[in-house]
Amino acid sequence: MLARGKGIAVWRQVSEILEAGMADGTWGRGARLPTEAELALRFGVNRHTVRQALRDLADRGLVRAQQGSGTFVERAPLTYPIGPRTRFSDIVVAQAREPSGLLLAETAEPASPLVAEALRLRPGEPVIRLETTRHADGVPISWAVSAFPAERFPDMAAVYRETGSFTAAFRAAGVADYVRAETRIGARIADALDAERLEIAIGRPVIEIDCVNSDLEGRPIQWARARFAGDRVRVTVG
Amino acid sequence: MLARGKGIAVWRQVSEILEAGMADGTWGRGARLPTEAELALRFGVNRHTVRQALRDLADRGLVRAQQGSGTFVERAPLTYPIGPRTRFSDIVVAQAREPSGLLLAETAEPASPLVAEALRLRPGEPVIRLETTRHADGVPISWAVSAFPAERFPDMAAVYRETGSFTAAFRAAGVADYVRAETRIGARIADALDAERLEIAIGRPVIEIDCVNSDLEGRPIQWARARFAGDRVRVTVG
DNA sequence: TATAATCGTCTAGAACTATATACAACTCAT
DNA sequence: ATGAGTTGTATATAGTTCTAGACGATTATA
Repeated sequence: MLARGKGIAVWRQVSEILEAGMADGTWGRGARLPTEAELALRFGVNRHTVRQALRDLADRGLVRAQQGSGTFVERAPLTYPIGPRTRFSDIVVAQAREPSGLLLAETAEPASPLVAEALRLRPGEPVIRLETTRHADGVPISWAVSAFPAERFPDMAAVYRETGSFTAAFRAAGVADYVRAETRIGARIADALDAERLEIAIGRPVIEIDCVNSDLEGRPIQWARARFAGDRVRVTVG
Repeated sequence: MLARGKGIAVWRQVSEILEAGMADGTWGRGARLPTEAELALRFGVNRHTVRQALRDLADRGLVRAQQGSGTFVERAPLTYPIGPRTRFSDIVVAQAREPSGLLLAETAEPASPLVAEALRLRPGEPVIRLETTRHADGVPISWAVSAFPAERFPDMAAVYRETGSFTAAFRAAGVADYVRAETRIGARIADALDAERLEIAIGRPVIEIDCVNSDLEGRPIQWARARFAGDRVRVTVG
């Protein structure tokens, strides 16, 4: 059950198993985990080791221990459904968590062949490029690079800087609604940049999602490549 | 770059970073890795720690060290492209590796609502259910549960037992070609069953892929849920 | 052949992880 | 109020990991 000698501390493995139990619904928000003594017996480890694992979970805000009472689930990993209208803030709020984000970088630059194709532009046409991160309750969930046709959305960066919302920025540019035209999902291993932006260890699993959003006339308005912390998110399709 | 105090040994992190470098093409098969001294300098660790990482890679068959010469890539993680025709054996052979697999279990049983829907059957209609694992060069890559309409493929288990190939089994049942009708990709954490079948530690990343294959008339012929060892596979879409 | 480069092995000490035992402090049920 | 259950803290020991330094063995190059 627990691997030893493989370079992953036993406490870490216990911590991850418990976290998986929260993600798969075994223990929902507010649920009481088994006692330390019980977990120690189950995992066949010393109670101190279990405490270390629980401490890790507590440090990450996933559980809260109450002396004499037990350890309770504060929040489970985020379920991130991909559908026609995928709106980060709505998803996070719907799970009683507070969304926030950061604009890391903004440039106006010529579209690369990949971006040009996705946005149905000629390579070299100007696009607005934004790098952003997304948090739930202050915990990094994803970071992304997005590209927008510069001609149609010249103020994208300014509005996003102000509002922190793509939906708001699109609305300000006259796009009242938009839908997901295309999604590609892959599994990656966190590199140094992921590690920094998502506050995870290099080598941890990362879900990479490439997508194109279109307005209701079918014109592409956004290409994005997002990388999610695989330990913090469960992606569902449909 | 390297996280300390997070329960993942430094050597393990170095090992995983090097493995990622092999996966993303930085070092292809046969390529010579940087020297131990160089890697120690780069990672800011003791050479002994680097040696531990390389030892791990060698133990897993990914590299081969030659004294006085260097350390060379034996093989990189498997790149697993998902497309209209996704055939495990072809993918593995194309990467100069030897595919193999095991039939773990076979039953004829009534279709669950999920399977029935995917195969356009009524719940309770009989399906052939197979549990299989897939290996490359003897290393477990994935395990899967598949379901087939029993009426159309009554001999699926027997033929698969003989040939170890779904493609061959379909052909024997008169389906000369089939395509991927639907794919759902998620990231999971390895549970006890994954750990056993994939020979990985519980808690390691697992890529879960639910799919439906159809014949060329669009009739669903197979539902499958596969779980890939995230450390051994890179999934690409398209 | 000699030299430089590189992996392999060895010894030693410090830091981290895991186990064991015990007691304190708090919560909850009776 | 009392007792049982549970988390919190402390001390000690053993095992593992990481660092450091040195030398041996093999390979590659001039």
